[in-house]
Amino acid sequence: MSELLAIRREKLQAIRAMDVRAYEYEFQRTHTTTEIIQQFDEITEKVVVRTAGRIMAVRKMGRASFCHMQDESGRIQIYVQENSVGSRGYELFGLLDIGDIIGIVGKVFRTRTGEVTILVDELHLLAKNIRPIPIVKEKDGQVFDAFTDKEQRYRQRYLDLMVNPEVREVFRTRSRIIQWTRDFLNERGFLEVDTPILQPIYGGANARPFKTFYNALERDFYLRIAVELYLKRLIIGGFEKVYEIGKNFRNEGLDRSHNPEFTLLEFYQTYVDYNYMMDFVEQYFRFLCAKLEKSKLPFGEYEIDFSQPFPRRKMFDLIREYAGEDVANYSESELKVLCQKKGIELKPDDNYGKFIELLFDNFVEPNLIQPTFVIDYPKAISPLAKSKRDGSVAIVERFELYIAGHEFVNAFSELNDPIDQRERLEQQNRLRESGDEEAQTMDEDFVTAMEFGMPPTGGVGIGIDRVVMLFTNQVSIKDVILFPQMRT
RNA sequence: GGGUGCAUAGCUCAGUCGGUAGAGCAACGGCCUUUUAAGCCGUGGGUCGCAGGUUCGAUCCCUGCUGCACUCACCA
Repeated sequence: MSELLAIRREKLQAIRAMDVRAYEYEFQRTHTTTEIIQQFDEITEKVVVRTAGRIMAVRKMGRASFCHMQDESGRIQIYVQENSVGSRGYELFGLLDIGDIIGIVGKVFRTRTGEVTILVDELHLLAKNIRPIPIVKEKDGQVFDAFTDKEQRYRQRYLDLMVNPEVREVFRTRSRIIQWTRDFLNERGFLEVDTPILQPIYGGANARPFKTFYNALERDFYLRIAVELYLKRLIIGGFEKVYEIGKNFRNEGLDRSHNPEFTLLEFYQTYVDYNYMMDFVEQYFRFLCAKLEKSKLPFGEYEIDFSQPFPRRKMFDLIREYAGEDVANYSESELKVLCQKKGIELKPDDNYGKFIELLFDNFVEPNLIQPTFVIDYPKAISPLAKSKRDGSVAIVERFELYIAGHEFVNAFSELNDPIDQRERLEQQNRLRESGDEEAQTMDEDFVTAMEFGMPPTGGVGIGIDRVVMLFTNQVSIKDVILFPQMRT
């Protein structure tokens, strides 16, 4: 390695000895590499093109050489001939390496085998590479010696992006999905807002937070785990459709569907309920499908079909179907016995809501492959959702959308009764005090805000990273986050 | 946090039933002005993840650690 580095530094010195600037200030381009290929018929042999990029492959043949250079749009072959660039130009070329950034001036032709190629008249070094990049070769679509080491790809994402074009494509799609999401909401009259990431009290979800110390205020602050309570304050303030897309932070383990900082979309609309929001969410997924011109998506071992209406299934019905037990009227202790009978591992402080969740996660969730709305959750695990309007005391109007066995969306008819809300958060507080680290906290200001009057509201949260995974067919969240969390 | 597996050259990988390692590509030197995984000839390159232990001797066996992958737990 040190030998390889030393050789490149020697070349850098040799380049400087030629009085050539190794790190240029600017270069005017007329075309990207892809534009040259697309416009070949109009510009061939006539137009002088100027383009820039990174040298990705070199084939030297004495006094002439072929290279491939790559820019963001793609890559193109260039032909560097001593006759064209001159002896000094070719001497400089001899000191270049794969990985160097160059700008070239020349005219376009086709080689014998038909590849669009630039005959280089001027060669400009724009940035000298002094550390070798991974070499990936390719023939007839087959890739050789691909740069595949996951650890290196994530830790040095720039190399991954440099040499793995399909990775660039995933992140372009990610960007477009987020843009389309904004379009979808903006077109429907939603207002995008920013709410605090550093919060004195965290809330809006059941999760452990990251804690930090705010020196000036001399107290602990938390990185947000959700934006829910702030967006509801805005609803109370009079905005009728709001949304936020941003990072949330949950102090939990890493695995292929969890990164501690992740991108969450939440949106809230007044005067609608969870039924409206189910339609809305279904439209949203169809909207993304339309943008990507797909109605069926390959995802891991499955093919997900968005063309059919998403079934809406009651949670207890699904548990009855897949676990073979009607638990709708079970008491906490009956549920505990059932879980034990089913071989589910329990923790000492698990309670009614937890038992239901465990049954659902173990028996139902893996079976929900095609998009399915699970509706009507236990109140015990939904402290921010409104009770079911039919009078069921233990059920709330909540849905989650499951696809490929994973939760993608969580939504409620939002609780807007301040007295009920206070009781629910007090109940959460009691759970916390008895050891449930993920129970929610009492947020006095939030409840106070609700006391001023909150309109009926439908609210939705969507894990954007997972949506990107789905639409790019990536089974690991690390493959849709540019710089995933790694152990240091 | 638990379990399983992996860690060898810049990249992708062999290999040593324990005797300090090899290929292709990349690099370096030579030939070559339409090649394209360019080709041909030659050369160099590794504290075999880290730290201990066993042994005459460890990259290989054992223990611990670190990182990654898969998986369970937890969550989105």
